[in-house]
Amino acid sequence: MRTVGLFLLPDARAFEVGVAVEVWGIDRQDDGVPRTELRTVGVTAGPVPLTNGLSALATHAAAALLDCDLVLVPGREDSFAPVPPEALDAVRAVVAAGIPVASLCSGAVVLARSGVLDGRRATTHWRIADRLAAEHPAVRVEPDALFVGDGAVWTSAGTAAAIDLCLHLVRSTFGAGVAATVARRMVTPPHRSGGQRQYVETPVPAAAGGTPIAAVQDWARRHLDRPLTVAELAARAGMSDRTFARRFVAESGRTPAQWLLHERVVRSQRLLEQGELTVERVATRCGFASAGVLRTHFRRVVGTTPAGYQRTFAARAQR
DNA sequence: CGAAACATCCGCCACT
DNA sequence: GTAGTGGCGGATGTTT
Repeated sequence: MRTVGLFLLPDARAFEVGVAVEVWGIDRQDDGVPRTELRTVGVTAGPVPLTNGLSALATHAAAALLDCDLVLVPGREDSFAPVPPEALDAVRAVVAAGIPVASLCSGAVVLARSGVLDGRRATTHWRIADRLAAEHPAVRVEPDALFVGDGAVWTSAGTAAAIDLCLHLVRSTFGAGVAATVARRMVTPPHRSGGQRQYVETPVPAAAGGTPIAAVQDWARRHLDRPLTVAELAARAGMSDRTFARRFVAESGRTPAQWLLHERVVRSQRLLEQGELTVERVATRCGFASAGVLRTHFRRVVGTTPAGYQRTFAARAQR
């Protein structure tokens, strides 16, 4: 079993602590997600105050970080508050032991002060990126990144980027399928789309473009209205069915047919929202052989019927 | 709704 | 030895 150490310093931000708990601390074995132990670690064992009057109980002292497979360092209320020297020692020891460490939000300040970011690329919340760079000239701060990995040292940008990084770490540990499951259970996208760039030193988190799989996905999205088979997509990608299916799952977390189905349903949602086409015509436009087939899949993915969904949007447009 | 036809998925294994 | 590939066949899911 994998052990994840959540390193709690006084006034750690409750949100990032919560993200760690949500991603690593919940038993989802019923959905095929391997069990992980989330270990709460303080400089010493005992209660640790968090933000907003909340508090946590550190079950372990800092030395226990060395038995972990991954160490998370949440940001603190006052990003630049002094860090206990023992905490800095602990961080150095973790990195020296080759254990991956990931800071969330302003947790990067803790890593920077310990020196483990020297010479490495890193990011943090945009509001403190300048000061971090000024105080630690040896750190290569990348203020636009959602998260950055350099070797086994990871840093993430503000607040919600903690989710993106944690899901990425799940992906690189257990595979895209597990990450997609965790994301689905959290009702969040498996990786954030659009806008923000995601700089990653090593394995790129999929669909980031450039791969043959991503190219085929682009093509398929432009031809959703016609019947497509997995074999046809594989041929287009220039690989055997087997290899295509395997790489597809590794990159996107879905099997080709499941992905296609999902894309078709998403497309149908967009068309239904416009309210100009009948359900029958929407089905045809999205590559469903009949309105009945659309209804089946729409219900499974969206949880309601196409006509009902269309009505909801029509009513909303009235207001 | 159920049955038959069809497509997809995935473990296994040989091969490079 | 390790990593990636791709063929095969039975289980599973989808379409008609």
